[in-house]
Amino acid sequence: MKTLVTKLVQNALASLPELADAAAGLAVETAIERTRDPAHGDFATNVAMRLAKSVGTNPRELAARIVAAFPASPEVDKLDIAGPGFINIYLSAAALHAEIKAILEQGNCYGRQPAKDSPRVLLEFVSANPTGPLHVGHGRHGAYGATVGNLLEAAGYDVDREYYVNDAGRQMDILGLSVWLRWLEAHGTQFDFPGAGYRGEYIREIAAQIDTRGAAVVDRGALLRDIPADAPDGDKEAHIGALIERAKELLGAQLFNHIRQQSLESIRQDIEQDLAEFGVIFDRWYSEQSLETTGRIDAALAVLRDRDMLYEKDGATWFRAEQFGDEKDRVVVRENGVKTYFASDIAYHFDKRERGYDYLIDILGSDHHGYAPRVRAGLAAMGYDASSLEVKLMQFVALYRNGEKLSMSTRSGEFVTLRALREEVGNDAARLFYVMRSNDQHLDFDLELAKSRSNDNPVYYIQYAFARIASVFRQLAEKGLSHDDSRGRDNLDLLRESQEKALCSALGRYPEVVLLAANNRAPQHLVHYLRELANDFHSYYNAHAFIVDDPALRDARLTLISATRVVIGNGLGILGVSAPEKM
RNA sequence: GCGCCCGUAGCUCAACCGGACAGAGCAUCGGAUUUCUAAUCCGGCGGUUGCAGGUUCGAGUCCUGCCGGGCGCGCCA
Repeated sequence: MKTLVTKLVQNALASLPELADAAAGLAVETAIERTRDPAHGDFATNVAMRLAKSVGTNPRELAARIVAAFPASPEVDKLDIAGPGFINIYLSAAALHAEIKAILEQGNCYGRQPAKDSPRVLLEFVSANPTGPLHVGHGRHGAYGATVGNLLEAAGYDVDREYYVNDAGRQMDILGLSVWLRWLEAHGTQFDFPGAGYRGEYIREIAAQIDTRGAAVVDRGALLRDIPADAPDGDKEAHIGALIERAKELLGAQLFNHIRQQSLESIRQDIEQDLAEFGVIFDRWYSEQSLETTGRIDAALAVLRDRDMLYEKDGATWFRAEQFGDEKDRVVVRENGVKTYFASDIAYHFDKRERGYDYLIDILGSDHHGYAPRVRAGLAAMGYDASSLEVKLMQFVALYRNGEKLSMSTRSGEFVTLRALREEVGNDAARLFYVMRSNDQHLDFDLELAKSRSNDNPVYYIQYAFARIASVFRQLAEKGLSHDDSRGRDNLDLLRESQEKALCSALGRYPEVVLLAANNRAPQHLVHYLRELANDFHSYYNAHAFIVDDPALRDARLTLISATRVVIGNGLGILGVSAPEKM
């Protein structure tokens, strides 16, 4: 619809030679928008106001000239000049009806743009450390990322979804240690579990399941001899560091490694299954360990070195990040020879580009905001355009139970899992609830509220509209009638009620909303739209009967709600929410 | 101290590169169905868009400064 109007306005402008210069720099599609108020027609354009200054006339006068130049079109009923110089465009019934037909012809494809060859997009999201089950914060990342992925695909982009598995570093040693310690406990060794260890119940479950052949049960004395005290008497990091060394010593590096790898793989698989049940599917699970084992980190560092982007200072290797807009230079290889996490990140993003993705989107927690300039600097230093990395920051989900904010520490084990949340409120409600707010808005999630008021969740309002339409068609069949869609399409002119016009107009907005939501990575636009569309439908439902005696009117109305069903179904599909035939 | 994000109705939030009287839901008050699901609909109440300036024909939106909240500023991951 908008495309059509844009074209008409462009033609009008093109036929006015005196505007050629001024209009050259104007992207017409940005000057056209849906009106908020139906009294202002269907579309409005502010081109006259934008061009008036450079042309040297007042906006209303210019608007009059543009209106006079407007090409005659069966799609437009009338044009008005309003306010300071808006041109209001009223679409004809024929134009609205053509859209209804398009919806029914295109079905599942309605609202989808033709596939683009480029850019190839890589969308990375969740990427939670495999040290425990996902919690409700990760759920927000999953729902948002999956929905943005769907939106980008609908907008025609070729997009892959990737999960970066942080399976390297000290946290993995702590995980391996935690599992081993629980295994020892299960075999009768008594000691206080380290405060810095992973304390969740799932650690015990992993300990009971994994292959520990070759591991000997050690007693308390052998375990704790010469180990510095844990907090509060000592330093918890020193304590757990010494325990890791003790574990490697007693088990041998190979067996410790075996326990660690099994533990992380068990957790990673659990995460994958959890997300899959939530409708969040990844094309690839990319291991941080693999970056090192395949030499990609060294390769990336070599590229930087060749470009003179590295230097040595205080025994460490530094990357000249400041040259590329970062606050300061960053260490990539520590004094002790160990590469930093940042080195992996540079290599990982370098690898994304090398694999042929020309546009990268990372969805990260808002606490990672300092990370974007750093990685961009890395890309730029390696010769890639820094703007090819887009970072969307997700604000936190704060959990409340009985009005009290809950701790979300993974190590303490005091967190509510995504799985528990899904079981309480259902996948559909959770998916929709998570994306209703803008990503840069905090989300307060009150568990009691979500549970007790789950029927008030807007998801049911939208689903109910879909189910009601299905129900109408069931009723129709029970009455021994059927819907003659072709007769319905021929009689769309009979739809003259205000609710019918409102619904027609709302349906035609869908493709624009999908594009808007995709371009802004803002699924909430689609949620709000679907709620409004459902409202238009419910109002219609209450005001008029569909199954009326007059066959022509009946079929026309059924054709209209049929199109409504298609659009709601497509929209819910993008959101990953089910569209039930019955509720 | 420096940086990023946020501040809109009693509550939770919308508002499409700046556009027309700032919109929904919840709450509250009042109505609607002998008819296709009342998980619905219609209406009322509710606002100095944190504060003060500036740019503009026009500012919730852009700029500056304050106030308030969140997060980040490691040779951690």
